[in-house]
Amino acid sequence: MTPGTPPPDASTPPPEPLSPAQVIVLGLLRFAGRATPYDLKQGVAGSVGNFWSVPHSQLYAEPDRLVARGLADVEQEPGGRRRKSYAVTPAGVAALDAWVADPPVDLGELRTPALLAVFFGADPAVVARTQLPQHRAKLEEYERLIEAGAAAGEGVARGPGLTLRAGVLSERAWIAYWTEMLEEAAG
Amino acid sequence: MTPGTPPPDASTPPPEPLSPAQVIVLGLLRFAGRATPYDLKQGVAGSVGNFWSVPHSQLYAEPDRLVARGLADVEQEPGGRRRKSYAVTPAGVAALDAWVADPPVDLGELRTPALLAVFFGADPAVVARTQLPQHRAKLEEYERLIEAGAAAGEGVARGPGLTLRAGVLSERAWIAYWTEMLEEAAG
DNA sequence: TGACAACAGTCCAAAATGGAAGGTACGGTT
DNA sequence: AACCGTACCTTCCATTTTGGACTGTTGTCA
Repeated sequence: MTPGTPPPDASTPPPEPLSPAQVIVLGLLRFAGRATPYDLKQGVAGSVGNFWSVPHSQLYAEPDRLVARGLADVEQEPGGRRRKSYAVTPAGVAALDAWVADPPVDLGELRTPALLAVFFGADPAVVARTQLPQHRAKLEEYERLIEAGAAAGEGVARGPGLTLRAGVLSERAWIAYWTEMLEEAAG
Repeated sequence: MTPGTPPPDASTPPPEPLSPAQVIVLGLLRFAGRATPYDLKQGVAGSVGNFWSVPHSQLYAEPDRLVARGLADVEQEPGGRRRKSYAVTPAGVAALDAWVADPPVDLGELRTPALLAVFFGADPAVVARTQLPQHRAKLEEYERLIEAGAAAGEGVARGPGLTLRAGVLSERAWIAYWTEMLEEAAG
């Protein structure tokens, strides 16, 4: 064993890495300070959900798992609906920062049924005609959001705006692709 | 009720739509004529897996589900490893063609951890430096595959080659994005 | 004859998924 | 004040999906 290599085990078992869903919950909680699962649902819908959606049932389950790991804490409304709200603990902040500083390498996948259809013999022009308007609408939506963000100006986190840019570039790529497919003769 | 509208139910319960994994298995079986789950695993790895991966355990489970639905049939090797191999039935061909002709509308998601990291505050330039080489490598790989396909020429299915083009455009978009992020000042 | 790598398949615990169903608060009627 | 409808909010659950650990098989080379 080379010097500098840590001993092949020790006291602490390697802490389970955070799952993407946990990162999303932790990150949204940090933005919000304190939030209920329902708040998280709203939060996901308008922002990170554009590129990584999480079913609502998971937004109810995940916070409790984070509490169990000491990364968040709960608080129960005394009256009314007795809603539970969550906030990130210092350990949670540390875990989130560590993940964010060194995310798993994974380029992602295109994973769209339209592409599967083309792969297995669909007429590309036909598929293109339904895909194009959708992608154009998405692109416009992202561009509007970017403008709105620019107007809002300082004081807000920069991350969300930067990912919007990825959305724009990706939608443009799709539009270019399906436009090409329009030219392809039928199979 | 307007004429031409079918009665609001009848004998046949609505056939469960195919899942993407089932489409992949059916489609690959059709390309191959007859294949074992292991063959499918190899097949996925080199082609459709680039944009829609399927864990190998599913490639063992899914064919049997297709058999149960009458969309494929099994055959057992008489000796040796007694491998099971599958082939698409006429009903399977019909189901696949129907799906391919009218895939669910779903634009897909970017779903990459790197983007999540940026969203939640990572220094975009730092993330970019690990993402860029990976995407460049992927792009080169796709371009090589396209050249190889062009050399192979006629006689092969057109679908796979067309999806490769989507891969190229997508990788270029990523490269453009992360190159922009390199410019962004640190958080 | 054994060792080893590549091949092939099974199994399972732990999640994700998505929808159905169930409660609660609230504003406005009558 | 009783009622209603709607929006809000939460739980539950059956079904898949997931990835990895584990087992066994075949063929090859020393």
